[in-house]
Amino acid sequence: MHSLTEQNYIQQLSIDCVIFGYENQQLKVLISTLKFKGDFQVLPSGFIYQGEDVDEAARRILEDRTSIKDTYLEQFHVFGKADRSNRAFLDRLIELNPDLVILHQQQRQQYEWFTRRFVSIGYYALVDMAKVIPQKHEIDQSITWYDVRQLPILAMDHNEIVQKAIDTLRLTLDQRLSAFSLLPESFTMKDVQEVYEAIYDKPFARNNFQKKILDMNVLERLEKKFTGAANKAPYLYRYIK
Amino acid sequence: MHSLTEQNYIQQLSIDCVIFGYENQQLKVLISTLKFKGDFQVLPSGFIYQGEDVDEAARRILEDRTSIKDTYLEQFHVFGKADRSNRAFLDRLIELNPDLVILHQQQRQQYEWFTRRFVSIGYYALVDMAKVIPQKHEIDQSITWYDVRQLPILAMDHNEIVQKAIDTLRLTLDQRLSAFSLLPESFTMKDVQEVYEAIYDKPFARNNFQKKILDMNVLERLEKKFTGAANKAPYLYRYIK
DNA sequence: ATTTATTGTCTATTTTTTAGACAATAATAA
DNA sequence: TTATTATTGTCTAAAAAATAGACAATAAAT
Repeated sequence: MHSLTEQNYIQQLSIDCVIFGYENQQLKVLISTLKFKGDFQVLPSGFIYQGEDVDEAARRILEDRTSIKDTYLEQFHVFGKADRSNRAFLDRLIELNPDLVILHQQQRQQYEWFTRRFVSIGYYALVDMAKVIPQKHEIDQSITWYDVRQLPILAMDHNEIVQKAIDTLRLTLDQRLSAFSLLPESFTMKDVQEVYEAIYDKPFARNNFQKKILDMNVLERLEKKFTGAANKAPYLYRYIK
Repeated sequence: MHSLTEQNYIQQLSIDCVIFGYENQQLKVLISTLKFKGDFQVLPSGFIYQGEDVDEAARRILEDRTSIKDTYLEQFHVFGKADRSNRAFLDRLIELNPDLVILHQQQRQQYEWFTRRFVSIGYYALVDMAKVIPQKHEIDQSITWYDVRQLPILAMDHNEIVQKAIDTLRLTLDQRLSAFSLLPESFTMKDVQEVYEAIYDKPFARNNFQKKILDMNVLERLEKKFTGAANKAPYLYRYIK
């Protein structure tokens, strides 16, 4: 990794990613926990290289954490308050981790660079959790999936950012047909319904839900899925286009 | 105005404003024409001061050009391609205006600053054109309202930006109840319908349109408007809340 | 008083959404 | 082999919403 103080990044502009997954009827968000004393938890974030599209940068950050290349990813809001800064967060981190005392000139510069006011572009991604390969050798942070209803307190305004991402997801889900990105290649109609129920945190009527989804004309019906349960086997479906 | 090369602005981050107005059944956009040889037309743009919210900056830019303080203003998209730069635009401008030869050190620096890659945050505003007071002493640019269907070719990706703003406006108009911001304090139902027709570029059925708007429960009915026409006088309405 | 153009609103029709019902079926139990 | 059970897929009925058609009210001109 290059030095942050070099001019390879756009200054004072960052990307925060709200990476959604789905498991056990729960909508999840990927959270980074910093490996320092104190519970410092943040959204996966990063900066934009000079020669890089902002969208590319978001995709790179997503791939860095999940190994996933092609999935639903979309910009949803810019967080631009004048007091948006890592300073309070980093000062607290240094306070709880005295071994991190800043001595060297370069560390001082990094600290200054990192604690300036930042404008952040929020992106949200929808991924198939089963395809996520957490990076093995993350030095300073580890990642965990949290149920969106039980998020920990995150650094800075990251809880707000997640909330805004959920709001946007709910408003655009049907238009963008993005729910299927949370599921594996093939799935049952019940799976789709449970994804919707997790996202909107409310139940849907099965008969009408099935009609609505089929009327979208984006699902191909595959073979039946025999689960061993003592009842009619559901069909599997696949998202097309 | 401070020097651009000073650190008072966030570097490589700009705001482009799509300022919508409405007149004569036409949806209009405010365009700046630079006072140089060659037709250089751009969206009203600006930068963000270090101590300023991004939203504040957008509002400042809007007020600078229109004198309007309180009106509908909303962020809608970030334009972040790696090749987004004023360089081609500025080179062409210098080419056509040889008197602008860059000699001084400071001019050189300004040129470098201004022609770097920029990430731009798009905002759109909806204003009552009658309330707009164009700035009298604009040195290097003048503003004009254009029908959105007859926009000139704008610099950089500004035509794309306008299109994206229109798309967003159409998608969110009913939710945000923002159409009324294009009209004066009081207006007839016909005015509202014509605003909608200008925005969506399609006709609406009068009877059902009136019902839909009244069902929003955001209009107060005022006295009648006697136009002198030989027919029933329409009621005036006022947007509340 | 009659005519004209437009407005406000009502009702009928069509379409869409929601609710209710039931046959099909995969395994299990009798 | 034949009920039983739980769930799925789909149909129809009912309710709600959107669209289309109709008409009385009315402000000014004839």
